[in-house]
Amino acid sequence: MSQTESIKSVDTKNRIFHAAAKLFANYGFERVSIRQICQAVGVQKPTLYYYFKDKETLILEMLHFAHKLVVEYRNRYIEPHEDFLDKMWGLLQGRKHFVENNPHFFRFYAMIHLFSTPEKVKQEMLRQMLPLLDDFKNLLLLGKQQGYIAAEEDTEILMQTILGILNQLSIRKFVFQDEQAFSEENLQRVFNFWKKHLFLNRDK
Amino acid sequence: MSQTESIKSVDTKNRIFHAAAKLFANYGFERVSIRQICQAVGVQKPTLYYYFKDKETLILEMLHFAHKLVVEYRNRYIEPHEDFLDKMWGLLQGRKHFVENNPHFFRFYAMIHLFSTPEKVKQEMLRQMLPLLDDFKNLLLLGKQQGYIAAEEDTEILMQTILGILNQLSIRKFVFQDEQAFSEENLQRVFNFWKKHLFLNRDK
Amino acid sequence: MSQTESIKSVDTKNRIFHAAAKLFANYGFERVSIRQICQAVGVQKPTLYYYFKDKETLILEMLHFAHKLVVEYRNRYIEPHEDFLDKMWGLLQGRKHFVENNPHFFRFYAMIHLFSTPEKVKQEMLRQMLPLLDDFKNLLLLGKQQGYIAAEEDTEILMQTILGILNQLSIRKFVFQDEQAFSEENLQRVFNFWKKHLFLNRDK
Amino acid sequence: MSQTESIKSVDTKNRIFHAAAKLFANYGFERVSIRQICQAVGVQKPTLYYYFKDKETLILEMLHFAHKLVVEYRNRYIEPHEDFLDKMWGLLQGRKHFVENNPHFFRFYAMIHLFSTPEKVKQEMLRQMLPLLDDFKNLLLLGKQQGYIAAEEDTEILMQTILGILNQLSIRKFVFQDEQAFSEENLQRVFNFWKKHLFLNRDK
DNA sequence: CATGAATGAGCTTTCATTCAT
DNA sequence: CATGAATGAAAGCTCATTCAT
Repeated sequence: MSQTESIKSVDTKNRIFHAAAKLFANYGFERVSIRQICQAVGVQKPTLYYYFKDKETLILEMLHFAHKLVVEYRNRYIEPHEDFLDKMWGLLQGRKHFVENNPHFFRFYAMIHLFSTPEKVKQEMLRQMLPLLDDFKNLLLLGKQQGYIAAEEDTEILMQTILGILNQLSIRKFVFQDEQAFSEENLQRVFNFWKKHLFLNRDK
Repeated sequence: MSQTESIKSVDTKNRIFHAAAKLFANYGFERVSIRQICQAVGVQKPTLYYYFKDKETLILEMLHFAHKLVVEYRNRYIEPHEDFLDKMWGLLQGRKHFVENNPHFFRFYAMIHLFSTPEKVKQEMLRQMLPLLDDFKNLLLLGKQQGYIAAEEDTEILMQTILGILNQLSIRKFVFQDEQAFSEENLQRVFNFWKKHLFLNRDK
Repeated sequence: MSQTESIKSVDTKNRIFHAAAKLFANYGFERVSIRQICQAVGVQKPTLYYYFKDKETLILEMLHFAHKLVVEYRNRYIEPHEDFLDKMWGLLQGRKHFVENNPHFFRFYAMIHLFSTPEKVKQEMLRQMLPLLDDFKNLLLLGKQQGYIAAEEDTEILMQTILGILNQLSIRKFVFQDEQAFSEENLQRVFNFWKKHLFLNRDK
Repeated sequence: MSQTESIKSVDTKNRIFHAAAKLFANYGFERVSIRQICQAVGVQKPTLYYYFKDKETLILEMLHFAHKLVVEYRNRYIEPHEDFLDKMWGLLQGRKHFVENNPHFFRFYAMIHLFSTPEKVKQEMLRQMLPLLDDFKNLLLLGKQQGYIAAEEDTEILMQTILGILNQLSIRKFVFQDEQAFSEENLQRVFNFWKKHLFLNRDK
């Protein structure tokens, strides 16, 4: 009760937030009206505007939320490991769990990539992406230090290759509705492929 | 004059078509109104409705057009070659030229992937994609026959890897506005990476 | 039919125009909704927007129309006369007929004076008023030339006095609903007052 | 504390009151929302409703306040004088100080004249005005008794003339933003004009 | 005395679409 | 082949107002 935001408030705001995420992920921003969101939540329009200044603000808050999730998953699935290969396996696992536990926010995130109409949103998205890419570049440098990647390797292309397949898995899941895309078995196949084709075997 | 469609008619229809493609690619379907398209073309709304039954039909016709383009590019850049590696190089070149010569239709195509709201459009898109994927699988089989791909290779993952990087290049170009994404130099780097990591060297 | 604007179009536009003027005059801009105007005319909202870009444009067009009326009345009631006193009597008559024949536009005009919310409208109004005031100053100069006004007279205050009473009559009519405000008898009393107190008698 | 209204209460109410007056004067009733008023005061909406039953009540209370001010200024600037000319000079000075010290309430008052939509407000305004006009008529009768106005003078028109110029000065100030409208020098010119043209010189 | 949360009704404006010409 | 004129439905957003606390 001494909190600045009451329980009731947080609850309603959250309900709006998640309903909007789901709808946006399914139909895109423009096809989803404020009315629809309100109906899904069971509140009236002014209530939504009480919590979110306007539609753009709602989208921006969702973007921040999604970004926090991304960072969180990275910290949980990649960060803790010491070994580069473990980190790469964590990358696959992290994406799997992110996609499975937060399908709406993932689709929302993907959508925003290809065409987020409000310019503000687009710019905010880029501002979030660039550090993540840097992060990934550092990961590959670590791979070199640990001897999993040849010193002379073209890391730029290697990065695009790895990111590309991650996105491809997501497309399989969401566009082609292939539920096996992120199955443990499939991830293992991908990982084996990487170990065989992309990374060096240190063992010997 | 004996044609069903007069020259004038074809011209107006085309102008509408390309103006719409450009607008759709830039802003998404929902953000582009019939009014905007007409303004861009310099024609009144009923004229548009004379050529296209409704907005969905316009989108569907664009989808067919884009698909025809895709097939055309494949026939020009991949089909003619005998050697698997030449075909793969053609794949890169084809994507490059498609993307550079028809940026609107490419973006349109990419957009439709992630969420094309009208269900009809989505289904039509999938109907077009599946044969293309089959096509690609056959390409990889050819690679096996010609000895560029090991018999026991996991072609499924290999395919995802290759498609993934192609998409990644497109994202670099359109999302991150990186004009070097499809430069000859970069394509060469990708191709080298493929030859080194993904395909066998038959020479020996 | 060769006209750029069809009869039908002109008619609908005019009906909207006059209905809006009447409503604005009675309730003020803000209290009158587009809905109300449309209802009064018997058309749907998009029809109104077909003719007027937005509410502000509608108001601006009304302002221009009112101004044209003002000029027209001046040309009819003041301009033709040679003698200053005749012109002054024309001033009274002109105001009377303007107010009686176009009560809506007059009230609209008066309203806009005191607080026209849209800044654009306010500025446009001032742009229209200033030349009219200049015009009136020249009229008083003519009075001096013709010997109806003493050479040393304070014409500024004289002008304010005359304009003031004209407005006062309008307030009596519209605020206090006094139908006698512009009666011929009352105008004669005002005119007599002017001749006795404000203008010189040349006769002697 | 034994008062019905505590000090704090009076303060908040006053702050709301004056903020509202200022906003109303600048933008008109309809353009000013309860939300804006509350923001200007730094208070939440229910607080406003605690002090004022509704928007109309707020306006009515402002009307009463403005009226009390008017009476107060009359009592200070006109009433005390014995001589008619002194009273007339007081009239000018009173208007000047009222307008300069309470610009919001004056504009509010002027606005309400031309169209106060809520019928209740309009009627209340008329109820207040009529006694003031009577008052003014008595003032002119006094002028007759004291010999400043000819017995046969048309006092009705004289009254309209004087009120007219007072309003005209206000229009100069508020519509044309002429800060000289109520300068001492200008008031003196007006007063001289009156003495020369409207009132008799008793001296002889 | 004050507020956080909520609402029904309404706003201006735009949408895709159609009909008569 | 093209258009001027019109529309029903819906968009995003704001209004004055209230209730429980």
